[in-house]
Amino acid sequence: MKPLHAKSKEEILAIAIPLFARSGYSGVSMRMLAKKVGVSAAALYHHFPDKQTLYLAAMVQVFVDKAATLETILSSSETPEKRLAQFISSLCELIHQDNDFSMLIQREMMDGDEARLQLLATEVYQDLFQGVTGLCRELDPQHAPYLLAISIIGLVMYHFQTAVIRPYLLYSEELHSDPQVIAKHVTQLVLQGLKTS
Amino acid sequence: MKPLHAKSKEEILAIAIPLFARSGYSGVSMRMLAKKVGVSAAALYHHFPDKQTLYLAAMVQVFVDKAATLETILSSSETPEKRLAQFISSLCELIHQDNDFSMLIQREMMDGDEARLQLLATEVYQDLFQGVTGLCRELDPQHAPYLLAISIIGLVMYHFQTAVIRPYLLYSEELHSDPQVIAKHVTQLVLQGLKTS
DNA sequence: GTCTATAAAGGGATAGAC
DNA sequence: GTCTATCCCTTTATAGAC
Repeated sequence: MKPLHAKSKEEILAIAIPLFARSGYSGVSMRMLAKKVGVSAAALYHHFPDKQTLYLAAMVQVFVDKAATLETILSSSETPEKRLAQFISSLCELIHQDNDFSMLIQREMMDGDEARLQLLATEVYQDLFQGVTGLCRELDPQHAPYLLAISIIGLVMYHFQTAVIRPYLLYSEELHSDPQVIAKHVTQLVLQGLKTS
Repeated sequence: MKPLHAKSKEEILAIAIPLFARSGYSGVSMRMLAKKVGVSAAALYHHFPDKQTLYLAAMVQVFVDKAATLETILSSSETPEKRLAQFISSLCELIHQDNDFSMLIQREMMDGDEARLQLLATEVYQDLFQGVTGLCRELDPQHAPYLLAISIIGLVMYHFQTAVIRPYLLYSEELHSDPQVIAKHVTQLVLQGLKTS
């Protein structure tokens, strides 16, 4: 039996994820993480051989959870237009409730070395991205599905990533941070943008 | 007279900028920067009182250069549609030639504390962002200019930010990294997206 | 499985000579 | 304006007791 104070890997990762999302790999020390978890730094090394491995495990845990929800929507039997609207809406809601997801993807694209990018791309992003690309092809094969898929994901991500600076820019209104307002705006932009390709 | 080996602040910043863009604030040490510049770490402290000040100076130098070009385009006397196309095209070209610009903005939105975000928002981003918002209002006042401005900037940024991971995702083609291909795609998406608001 | 203690390296920053 | 040398702190990671 585990002692009462034993921290499972999952508990450690659950605390590590928001820290890495907010401060990045080099912004989170093993000491700081250990303190937040409530153990000594040495205890972390019992669960993970080094910091890199712990970080990668946190990354994978975040993505497998979120990706499953989104892929289900993409493969439903609705019309392409409805699937697009549902995908955008769900992505907005998901990021709004927990933006560690988008923060970590963003950080990884900026900080990841080639090996880690390749691992994450093939293990995590690829299925979801192919789902979106496939949907774009159904919506309008003329419209460069690959470019359009990036545009859709980017539109959603960017609205949430800029949330932190919007209070300091003029014209900021509460409304613009509402996930469903953003979803509606993005969906309309994309669907109208396709109409007369 | 300056000795021959004297490094000006500008020379130091020119070397610091790509380093901060690639590795972030905590990913660049004063020792490492000094080595790249070709001086000792102590010499850097002759030019800047501390690391924070050096970083902020690098940030400002990047933005004032780029912003000027873009603001000129926004205030030209062309039709709104043409100004939009030119703005998007120039932004794509500018980021393609030197993506430290978008990398640093992105990092700042993720890492910046409140004080630094406020400083950068009011001193650097605001004029440019108001320019884009104004253009959006001319294009179609019905369409939530504020949301649309974020969408336009985000669309462009995201296509370049994802360039690093695209080689590992399927269907990747050379074409999708061409700045003018991206510009055309984004411009069309936005202009068509407005047509039947 | 966790602890304390510590090694070994690297970080920001300063002192003082030239 | 730059150097070497150094202070002092934090970091990753390990050793060994419990």
